[in-house]
Amino acid sequence: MNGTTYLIQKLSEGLQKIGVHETADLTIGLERPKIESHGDLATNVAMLLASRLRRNPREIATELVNALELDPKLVSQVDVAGAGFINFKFGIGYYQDALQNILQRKDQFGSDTWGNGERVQFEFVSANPTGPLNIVSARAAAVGDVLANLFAATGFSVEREYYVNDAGRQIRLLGKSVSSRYMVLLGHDEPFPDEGYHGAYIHDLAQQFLDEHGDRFAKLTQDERCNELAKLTLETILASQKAVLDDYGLHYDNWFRESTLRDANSHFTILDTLTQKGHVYDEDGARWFRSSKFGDEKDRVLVTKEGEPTYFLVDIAYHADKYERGFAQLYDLWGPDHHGYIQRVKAALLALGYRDGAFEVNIIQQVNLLQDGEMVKMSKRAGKIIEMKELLEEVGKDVARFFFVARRTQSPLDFDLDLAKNTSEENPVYYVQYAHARICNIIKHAEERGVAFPESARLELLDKKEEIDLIKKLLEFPDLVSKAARYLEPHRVPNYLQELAAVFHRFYHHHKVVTDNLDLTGARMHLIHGTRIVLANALRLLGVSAPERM
RNA sequence: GCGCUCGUAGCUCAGUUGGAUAGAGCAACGGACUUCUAAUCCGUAGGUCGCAGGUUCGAAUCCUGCCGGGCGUACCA
Repeated sequence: MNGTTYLIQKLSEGLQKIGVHETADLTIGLERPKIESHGDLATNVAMLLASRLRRNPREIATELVNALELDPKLVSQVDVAGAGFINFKFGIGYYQDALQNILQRKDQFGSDTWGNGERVQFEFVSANPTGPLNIVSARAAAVGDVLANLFAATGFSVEREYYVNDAGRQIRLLGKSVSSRYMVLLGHDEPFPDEGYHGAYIHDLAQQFLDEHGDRFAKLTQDERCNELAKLTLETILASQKAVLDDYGLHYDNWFRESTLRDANSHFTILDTLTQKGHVYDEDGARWFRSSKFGDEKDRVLVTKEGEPTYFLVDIAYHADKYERGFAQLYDLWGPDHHGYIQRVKAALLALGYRDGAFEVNIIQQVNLLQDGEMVKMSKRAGKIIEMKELLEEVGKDVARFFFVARRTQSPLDFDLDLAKNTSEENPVYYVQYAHARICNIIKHAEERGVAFPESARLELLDKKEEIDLIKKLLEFPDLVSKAARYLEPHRVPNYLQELAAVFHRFYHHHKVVTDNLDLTGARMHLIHGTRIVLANALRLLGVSAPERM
């Protein structure tokens, strides 16, 4: 039994009895007071009623409390306090039931079904296949994966998608860049394109292709060579991106290629639709979308005066395609340099008649990489790039994921590489993992002493402050998961884990689990086993491992 | 100029979507290993929640205006 639902039901009955009828503008809210002495849950419903009934809130609260019929084993104390708060304190029976519930639900504890199987898609990272994934992609990858996990845990049917920009101008540039390097290696002089990709990896790829294919490409026309090399480069880079994400424990359900839209002429179909709806006009030789009619600050070009479809036009087709695939809700995670782009895509989807709000964009702020106390600027074009692969080699996936998710996505993140490298001490990841390992060790130690994990336990023996605090913290988990999902705030999970680990470590230092008192030992083993379950469930949401020993 | 975003302890950040007396971790200082792992724990100190108004029973949170930092403001992707 969930304490909040129980009390809301009882409060609702109580309101009926004192003659107050619930309306849409009156919701019974319960929250956990910051100050422990104020109880376990509090409601402000009397204060909300005060202005409506034109009565003193404390008076209403007192009347309501008198009308409540609560089970004294579950709720041990009810007070009217402050300006008119009603404070509730749970009884020991409540905690016994709750802990029992955690042990029964095991890895399902914290999961919910309110998403009702609704299909939701997360599209994230989607880096251009023109170079290795960088450290910003690593942040987006962690955040997106955890958000998807959170939605899955709250009952949604989630798909992870990666959009591969495998067509258009940039791919042509990529082909020309590699082709130039390749030809130079063979002693020919082929000029490097103006806005080409300068990274060292371009040179390395040219060398690799030379080793694998010899001078075969040199015999083609330049156009053919650029084309062939573009394809080969694209697939090679894509494969290495996949490999890095794989090491990160991130697996996409779908790799969607831009070329499938272009091959099917989907973007021109969309252009026709928009034109028929009267949202397109010609000016200065280009073809424009009247996005200012749909909340964008100005109109946008769909087809350039050279007749080239813009990235934007193809992107509209892409997002329309997602809707057509049957998703009820779309979430995109974009980089900070794209935030000016959100409104125009939303405008286009509105113009096409899709439901307002069904497409949301979450901006993942930049990562400032600090090295030797200085900020390293990252730019693919300039070739200075800190690769995600390097980061994983330095700090490992557990530390990287935890750190990236631990901050609000809309805040820029300073990543001190020097600090990250020597994370073996003072690291919150290890602090949390250590709590898990410690529990596993205690259970193992108990078994070595011949104390098997008991089927049932006298949980009423758990009445010490540190024990109750621990159970309370465990019980916060389901609500935490649903709020982290609902508000798209994955950083709540690492924060919660640190708090939970702290409460557990405190309990550990105050009380021994394995003692001569078999009943107490059994009860505490149930308690720490419940703790282990919640630690493991939360770590699983993060994609961070839960080691059994450290 | 316009748009988005951030501003909370020396540093890095939380703050349960408007609740009661502002919270952690680092860093500083002082303690705790004969113990189920000290990768831990206990304690001390640290604040004009950028500034000023407003909304109401009540504001770090919502509104307005300033100040300061970041990003964006392409017929690039």
